[in-house]
Amino acid sequence: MPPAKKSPAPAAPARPNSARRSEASRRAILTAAFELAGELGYAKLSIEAIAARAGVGKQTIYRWWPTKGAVLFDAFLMLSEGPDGDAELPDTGDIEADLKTVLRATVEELADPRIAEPMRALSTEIAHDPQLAALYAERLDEPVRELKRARLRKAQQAGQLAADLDLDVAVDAIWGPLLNRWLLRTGPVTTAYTDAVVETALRGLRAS
Amino acid sequence: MPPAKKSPAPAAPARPNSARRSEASRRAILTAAFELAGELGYAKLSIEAIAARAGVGKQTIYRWWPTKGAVLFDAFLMLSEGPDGDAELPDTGDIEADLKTVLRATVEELADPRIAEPMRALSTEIAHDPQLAALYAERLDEPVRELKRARLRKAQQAGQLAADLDLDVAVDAIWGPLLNRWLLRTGPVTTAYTDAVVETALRGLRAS
Amino acid sequence: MPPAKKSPAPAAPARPNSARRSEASRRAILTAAFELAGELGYAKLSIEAIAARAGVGKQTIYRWWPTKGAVLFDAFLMLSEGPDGDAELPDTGDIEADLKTVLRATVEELADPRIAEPMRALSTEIAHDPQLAALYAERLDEPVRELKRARLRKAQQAGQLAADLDLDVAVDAIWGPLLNRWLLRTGPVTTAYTDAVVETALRGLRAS
Amino acid sequence: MPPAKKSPAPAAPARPNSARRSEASRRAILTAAFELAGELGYAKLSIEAIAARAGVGKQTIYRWWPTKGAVLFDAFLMLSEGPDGDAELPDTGDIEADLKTVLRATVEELADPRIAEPMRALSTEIAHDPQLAALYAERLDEPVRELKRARLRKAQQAGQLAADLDLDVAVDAIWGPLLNRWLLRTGPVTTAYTDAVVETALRGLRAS
DNA sequence: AACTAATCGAGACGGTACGTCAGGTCTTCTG
DNA sequence: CAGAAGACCTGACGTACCGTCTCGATTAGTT
Repeated sequence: MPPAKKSPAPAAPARPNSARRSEASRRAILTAAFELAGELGYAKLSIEAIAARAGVGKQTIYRWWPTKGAVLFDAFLMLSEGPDGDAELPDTGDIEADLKTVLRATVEELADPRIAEPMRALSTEIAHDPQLAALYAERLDEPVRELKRARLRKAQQAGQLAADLDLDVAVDAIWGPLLNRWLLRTGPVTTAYTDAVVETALRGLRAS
Repeated sequence: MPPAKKSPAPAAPARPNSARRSEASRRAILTAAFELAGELGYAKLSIEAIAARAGVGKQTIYRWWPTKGAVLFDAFLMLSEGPDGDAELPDTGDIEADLKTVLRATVEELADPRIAEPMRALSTEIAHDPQLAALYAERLDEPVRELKRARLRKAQQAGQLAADLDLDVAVDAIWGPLLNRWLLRTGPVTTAYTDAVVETALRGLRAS
Repeated sequence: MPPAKKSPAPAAPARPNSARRSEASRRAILTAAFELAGELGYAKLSIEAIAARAGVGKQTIYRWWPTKGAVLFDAFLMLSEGPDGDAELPDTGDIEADLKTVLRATVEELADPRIAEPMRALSTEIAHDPQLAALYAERLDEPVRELKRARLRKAQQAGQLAADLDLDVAVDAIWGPLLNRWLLRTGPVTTAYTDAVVETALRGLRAS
Repeated sequence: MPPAKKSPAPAAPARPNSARRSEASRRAILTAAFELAGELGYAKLSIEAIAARAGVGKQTIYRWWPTKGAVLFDAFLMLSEGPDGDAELPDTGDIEADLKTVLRATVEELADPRIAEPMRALSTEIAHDPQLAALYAERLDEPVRELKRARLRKAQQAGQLAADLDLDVAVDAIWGPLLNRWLLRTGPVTTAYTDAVVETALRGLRAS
């Protein structure tokens, strides 16, 4: 297996990224944006507040990001690039248990407003900005989705999942119900619920 | 004493609803709100614009609705109360075919910006306003969800679905993936996709 | 010719002046503008500062005045309409003494920054805005100029001034040197200077 | 004794003026400043615009001039040092005719926005900046004023003007009314007006 | 001829103010 | 007397410049 550990640079380019750009300001802005989204909620998240919290001129934000959503997006990107490396979903050999574990962790995250509120804010922006949505799909959703697919693929190869399963559909079958319930608040987001979702998705609705 | 003919159905009061209230203004406001959400998108949907389009003073909106989201909510409520009665989901006896039919219809609706944009707008407001979310869950989601449950229940009683199935989880398993994909734009919303979702949900992920 | 004593109302119209307009805000704005011009000087006179000092929204200023200069102009107008009535220049019968008296009073005013600074500010705006200049000429300069002409006319009728004198030119001959020296600071503005100006203007440069 | 041929005239140093300084940039800046003042008017005259027009970095301006007014001042200084040498006011022996000639030329200059607008801009800066005013008085006004005094002195010596005349007051009596009327736009600036001013100033206001 | 230090064009930075838009409250006038 | 009209204060928007501060790249004048 080739070494190729880590990828030399392309980690965070995305934007023109002039050599003159202040990395300190960039991090301060992204951190402030994430924090404020968590503290004030989406409604009161303003560029002015981000600039003030970050100790930065407004123009410095407008110079590098086209919209408030793009800032938030980069904030998530920055966080997601911290402790990743090549993380993997747990694999104990029991796909049902593993999926339950992962979803339970997600439920816990969503219970923390400091994480959930920024996620709601970003989700909202995505819902209304197709361009941002494309970026999101490519840079945030896809990497995570690949991890999910990978775990399912292993179960599939172990003969635990149907051989002809469309893994993208399978991922949606597991995570879609949870995310939809969480975002639209159509019901409580509990581990009992996610356990039921996993069981139901694996077994299918039909009478056996 | 007059028979009080007007409102036998407390379906839509919710708010004080003074006798003096102008029904014409109310309808104009709700119609304007829905149209503007469809035309301008969520970003440019302002109370001022709604008031202007409806030919109404701003105060008339603030008098009767607490937030922009509440207006939008009532606009959906008004629409949903038009041709409802006690509609039902189709029942040909083939639960898989029926679910595919229903989801295909949804896909079509979501392709129409005049419907999809207001829905995105409302979804956004719900995502950020728990109170509105509760209203939504009770007054808009629940009635529709009951129709869905009813259809699934019939299939269950016909022995097509598992006897111990949690129907709420089942509803989420069918509609959750679609709504999540649509709202977050993590992939194209097509009938091919919804067909696959229905098949997968019914059959389950496991190898048979 | 009927008495027509002065025009019944036009005290402060000038602008559309809706009936809804808040007189309190108007006065607060004009007062704040005048004071700030005196305290901070022209450079730091900003609409934002005026609004803040007046306890008023910026929009309330922009709603009623097109430019900063127009605010300043109205501030002067307000002041000039306070204690005027039909003031007159002093008339002791000695035109030279009277003119010296008047100019000495002007010198004193110009020595007070609270008066001189706003005047410099207004002068600047006038110098760069022909429209404002026209307003100034008509509503602020002309009334005062008429007082000056009136005094000179009396002296003329008393045979103290040349019968064929162009009174407008005469006014400029008296007040022009002073104002020019003051505004462009080409020399100290003292009563000795104004006395000399009056003497020279009356006597003429020529050898007798 | 060394030749020291370089600077016999300390006419224009004023500033440190390092040997390293780029003369090309200096001229480009002053020219751009003057042109922009004429084209855009005072309001839109910004250091950024000057730098852009001159093809120069902003710092190059800030390095050598303390304020925008100082740049404008030097621009005038540069122009005034071109075709001067030891110019003189015309002397035909007829002081009245000569003064009228000079003022008519001034009227013409003031009619050209490319000259008048920068002058208004500079005048404005002077009005609000005592330091700049002192420079102006010394380096731009005084040399011209000396020419004026010189012409009047000759007339005085020829017995045409009063022997005890204060020449500075006399200069103000001739030029003050014109400049004041021009800057504050209290009336049209015409040759008819300047002729009248000259006649009135020479003859005096008094009845003969 | 190589060094070196000031100056140059460029432009990012933290800020202030601009003039506009909308939010939500309050007041006035009209049907 | 409810409702349209809209003025009001507030606060955020996105832009223009401010004056300061790096960045390499010239470009003198030493060495």
